[in-house]
Amino acid sequence: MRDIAKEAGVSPMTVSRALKSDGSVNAKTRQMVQDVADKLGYVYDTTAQAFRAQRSGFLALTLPSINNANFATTHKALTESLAETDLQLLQGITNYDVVREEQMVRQLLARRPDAMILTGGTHTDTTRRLLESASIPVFEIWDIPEAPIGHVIGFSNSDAMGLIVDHLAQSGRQRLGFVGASADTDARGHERRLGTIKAARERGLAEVLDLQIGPAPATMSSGLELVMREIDRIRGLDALVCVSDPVAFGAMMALECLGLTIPGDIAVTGFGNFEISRISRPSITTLDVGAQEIGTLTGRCANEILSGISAQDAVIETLTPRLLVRKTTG
Amino acid sequence: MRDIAKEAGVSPMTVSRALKSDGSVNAKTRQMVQDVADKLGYVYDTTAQAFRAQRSGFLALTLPSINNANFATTHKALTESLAETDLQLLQGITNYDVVREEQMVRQLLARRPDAMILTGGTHTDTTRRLLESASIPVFEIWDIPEAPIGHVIGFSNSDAMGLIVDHLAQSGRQRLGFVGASADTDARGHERRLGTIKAARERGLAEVLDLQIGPAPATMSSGLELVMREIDRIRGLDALVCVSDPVAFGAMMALECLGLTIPGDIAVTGFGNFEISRISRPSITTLDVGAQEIGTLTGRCANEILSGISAQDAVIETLTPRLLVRKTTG
DNA sequence: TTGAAAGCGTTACCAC
DNA sequence: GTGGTAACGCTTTCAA
Repeated sequence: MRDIAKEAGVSPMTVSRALKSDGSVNAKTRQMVQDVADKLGYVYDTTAQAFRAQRSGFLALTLPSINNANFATTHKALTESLAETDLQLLQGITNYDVVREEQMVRQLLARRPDAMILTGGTHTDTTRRLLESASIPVFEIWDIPEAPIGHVIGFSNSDAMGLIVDHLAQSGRQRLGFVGASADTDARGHERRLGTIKAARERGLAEVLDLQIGPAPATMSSGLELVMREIDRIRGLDALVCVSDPVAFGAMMALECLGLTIPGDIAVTGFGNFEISRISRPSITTLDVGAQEIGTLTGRCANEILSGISAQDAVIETLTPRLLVRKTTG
Repeated sequence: MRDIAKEAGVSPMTVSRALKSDGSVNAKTRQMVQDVADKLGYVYDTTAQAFRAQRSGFLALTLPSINNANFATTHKALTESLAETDLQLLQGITNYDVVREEQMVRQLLARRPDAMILTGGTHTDTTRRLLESASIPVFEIWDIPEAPIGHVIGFSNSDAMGLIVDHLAQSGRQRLGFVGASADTDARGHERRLGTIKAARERGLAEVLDLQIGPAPATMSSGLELVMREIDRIRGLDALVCVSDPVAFGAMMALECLGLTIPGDIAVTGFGNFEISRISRPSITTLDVGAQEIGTLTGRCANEILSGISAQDAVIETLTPRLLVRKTTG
């Protein structure tokens, strides 16, 4: 800025104001300063700005995985809803691990973000303490935590499964199996498992067969391998409820390979409305949970709170998943 | 730090050194300072550190899309190879758009990253200028640019297609079609198109039918819709070369839906070794380009250069894609 | 509308 | 081993 000021024959202060479109600076002066800045290839130093203003402009975000179309959609929507603001996403990947999440939160907080967005509502005690003492707005998304830290924008993973079980029961399915990652590695997936078991009980179906595919993430391969391994127990079922669409697709490939027809011999359901569920043949009955809406709402909400437009009151947005009936359930 | 110094009865300088494990500070003093810091709930300010040291600890990364298993793999490998360092990824999504890339580069540079990693080798002039004047190491990955800015870790998208065309020619295929996004929205995809056309010519096959699916990203849906729309021209082909595995899968679903058998009536190939290519039935012949290796190498290389272990000399790593022959090509 | 001064939290450098 | 001083690039505050 000093250089620009010298070149333009004004004070550094005027340069600062000109580049900020401060209003209190002559239009001609501003244009001149702009031109000089461009000529010198000046790039504004956010580091200094963050330091001075004690405001980094960072929105910290933790995601379990980046290689997941659902989280990617939320990420994208979040980025887009932030495009017109001066907020920038700073993200950490937790690999579905609360200890790793704690490390990421620590690392992210060191950058002094203006707010923190956590995917999921399950955290270590230390994580909660760290966030508390950071005194910044905290958002938990993709979940409805029992003890929210701050704001919540999500849906009940457990209740959502009621929609699926209802639909299966109505189409005459009686003996359900649930396919998902091991309980301790995927809190949201485990909620779905519990929700399925609960709903099946309430509707008087047979006890749900619990089929665990090992640690998260649950992938197409893990769905496929599980079916190959557990085919004997699976033959006794008439519906396979999967924790996500990729798992459902993998399971379906294995079932067909083993000679079972879908939905004739067995129904299959997914979760998340991934592209594969619409494109595959047969297309997969699934749940759209509004991954995009979560991102958009969170971005808007964070921006409003940080810019003082809306109050700090804890926002609790509960979204309602939508059942998409397709070919795998007849 | 001032507060800690006062409380501990030492100078701020000693506090700084004690917290840094500087070596030049008495072990007892350090312990005492540590205790006081913990008691006061002190959190180190990376913002100030970055400002003072003119070294942010950020590694800036641009990606065309986050919702792409290939780029996600590179991202993950990069993150992991950085885990033991004090470098942190800061990323921007370009949506396959060089103008958007320019905006992202500007935004990222404002954070004063220690190095910049660009996916792809096609940029606006302004982007090149910005990077030049930033005087930080620049990496271009996933491509072999004609005029590299700095370091390169990638492969020739054009040459890679030679492997596919060779394989198709050897299996007796003569009339190829190429399915990809429009030329101006996906530089890497366009390289693949040109590579296919060139290889087909060299091997004396019929002229390649160019089938464009609109702007990137190329998805399962776009592959499916293209086949539905262009089925009349496609019936004259005996192989469909697709710009990526998801496109190939979408195309395959449409072809089967229209009564064509794969690979009997027509062969289909993908690109990228996405999970779907291994799991789908029939499994898809594809190319593994070492997405993970690109990430690992880039992370290691960046860390070595930034920590002064290796020289600044421009690194050019050319990886060799690997052909994976599966069921869609007979 | 513009300018001068002070300071944000940290550390490099130089004294002791 | 420890302390003092200055400086990083910017903006808030006050004065002109």
